[in-house]
Amino acid sequence: MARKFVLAPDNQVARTSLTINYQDELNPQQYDVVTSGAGPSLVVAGAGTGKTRTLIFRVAYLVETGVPPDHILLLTFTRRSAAEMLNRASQLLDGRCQRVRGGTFHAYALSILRRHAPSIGYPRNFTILDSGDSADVIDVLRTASGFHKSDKRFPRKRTIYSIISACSNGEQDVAEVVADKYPQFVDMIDKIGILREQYHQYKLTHGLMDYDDLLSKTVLLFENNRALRDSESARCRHVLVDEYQDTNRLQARMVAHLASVHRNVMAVGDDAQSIYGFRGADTKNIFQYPEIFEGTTIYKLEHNYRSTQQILNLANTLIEQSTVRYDKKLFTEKPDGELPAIVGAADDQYECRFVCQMIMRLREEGIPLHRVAVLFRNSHNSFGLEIELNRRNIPFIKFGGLKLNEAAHIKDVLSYLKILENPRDAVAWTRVLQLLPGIGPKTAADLVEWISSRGSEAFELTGRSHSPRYIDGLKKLFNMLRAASVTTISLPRQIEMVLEYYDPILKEKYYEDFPKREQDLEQFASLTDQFKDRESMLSSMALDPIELTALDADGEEKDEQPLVLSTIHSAKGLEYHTVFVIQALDGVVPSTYSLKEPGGLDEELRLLYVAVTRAEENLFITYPMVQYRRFQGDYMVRPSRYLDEISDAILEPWTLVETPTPSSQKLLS
DNA sequence: TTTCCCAAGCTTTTT
DNA sequence: GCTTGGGAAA
Repeated sequence: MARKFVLAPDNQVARTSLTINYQDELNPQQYDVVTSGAGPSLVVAGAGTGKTRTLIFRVAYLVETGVPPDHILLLTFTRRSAAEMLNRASQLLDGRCQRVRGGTFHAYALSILRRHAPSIGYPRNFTILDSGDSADVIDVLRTASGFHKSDKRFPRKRTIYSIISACSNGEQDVAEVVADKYPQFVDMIDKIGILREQYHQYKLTHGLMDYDDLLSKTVLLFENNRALRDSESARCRHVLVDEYQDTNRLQARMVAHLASVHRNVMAVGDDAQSIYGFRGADTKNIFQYPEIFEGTTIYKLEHNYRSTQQILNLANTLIEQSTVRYDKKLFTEKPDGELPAIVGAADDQYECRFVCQMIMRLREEGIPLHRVAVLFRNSHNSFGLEIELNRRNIPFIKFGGLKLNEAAHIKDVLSYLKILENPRDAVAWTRVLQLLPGIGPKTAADLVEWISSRGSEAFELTGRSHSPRYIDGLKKLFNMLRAASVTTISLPRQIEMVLEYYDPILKEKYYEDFPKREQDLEQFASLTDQFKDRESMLSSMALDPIELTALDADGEEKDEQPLVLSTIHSAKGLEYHTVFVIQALDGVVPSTYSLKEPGGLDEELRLLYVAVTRAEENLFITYPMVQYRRFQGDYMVRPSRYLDEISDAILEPWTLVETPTPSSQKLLS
């Protein structure tokens, strides 16, 4: 019979020599978490309860008590938060935490796959598809299969891709997902299923992985090869997972595998802040955690240090409207502050003016711009405000929304680089070939098949005849690729060669606005300096896309840190002195799309909860009362339904009044 | 087979 | 307002 030997913690020895006085730095609940022993634990931490701080101290504590930094793995939701946490932990212990491994699930999975991909039939230099690329593959397959012709209405490529993606993330089959979320396509389940198979096959033969593959192939790798799994698990003696409420089933499985040897997992999360359901996040994960990890110690952090009681009252009242129960009531000992305000503006213009003027007033009162955030549901909700901010020369940075590498011209350039990295990358080839005159989808498909059927001489034109219609273009393309693929050429030089080649194509294709796009490309080229090689640049572009609008903010005068504009999703985990939630309209939060989704209304409510709990001192929720829509003219809109029942004592209504002008005063007197 | 033009349809949040 | 799809000309 197998036996267990229980090791006593070794901490006692080290405790005397700790450089940080944990007891002074943390409250008792946090202290328990930070100094907890081995084995699985779950920390249920409400908004603003020092979750990040606790994790950072936990890392420091582990390092101080003798865990080698590179045996700690910190999985976070975004690269931004991973970097910030590791940085803060390093500061605590003057640099000793630097070698802690950290990143997103996807980034960590990638690092494993780069080493072990061959054992599941993938090349080591596989390329990563973003969702646009994935949809393009689907498009090629759909056209080839002729499905779009036979049926009256076949789903669009993006829809098909999201069905396939939902299958992987939720570990479901096509029939389940379609029945659940796309009942209008039940007739086509078989065909979508076939496409799904073809899509997987296509990726395999061309060395491509999409975002979901990074997770699912890693799990597959672990399940096929227990020895490998155990050695990976042994490489991280402590696994810490942030934002656990937003993990999906695959990610939960991955965590379980990583903990298989030592069972030292600490998951931190807040079920009331789960806002990634659309990506397969499953709140059930957090509840099932104690079942998956037998003997889990559960900790709760409830003491909020971020917000005033007035803001927490609103947050608590909001979340009570949920049909799901959350048994947390946030409290604080912070001195009282102002009541949160609900500001009804006459229209979008008035709303923008109010936000701008209030920001200026706060700045005069000494609140720096970067401590103020404007949050919104959809990235386009801030367009009007952005114009107004520009007009007033208020610097801002925007998170969420369009990414630099989603722009067509950047995707073009990246495709050349992807081909250099992985000459089997059919997606990149398809894109690049179609940029040549005389080559459309059909010829491109033929050529791609020919190219990928050959081995190493991918950049040679020999062995096949080519139509004079496009032979010149093809020659130029292959010459450039051959020249740039010489291994001694540096990455910046490669990019230069690609851009030089691409410039005439850009001018031809985007003759109306190529100067703007040329600028983007220049910016792109300058950003790539920081990467050590082509592979890391391409991976990084895929996993951590550059925010287009984050760059637009005047880079010239950096004397003042800019105001933050952000989608609520991108603001997760962050905090600001003052928060504006703009466009708090019914149909925006909750979004009209959410009405159809099961559990959609609850999720949107949590979204508003997340937005509200970002605020430390001041909170303004604003909305216009009238909006203009094409063909309909002005029409009335109403504020978010979640705000309907909230009393004036919790959320104070403000009205905007115009300064009386001299002429109107005359009228009065 | 490519490319151009017009009509239709849809439109969120992110790794 | 933009992308996507279909149809027709080159």
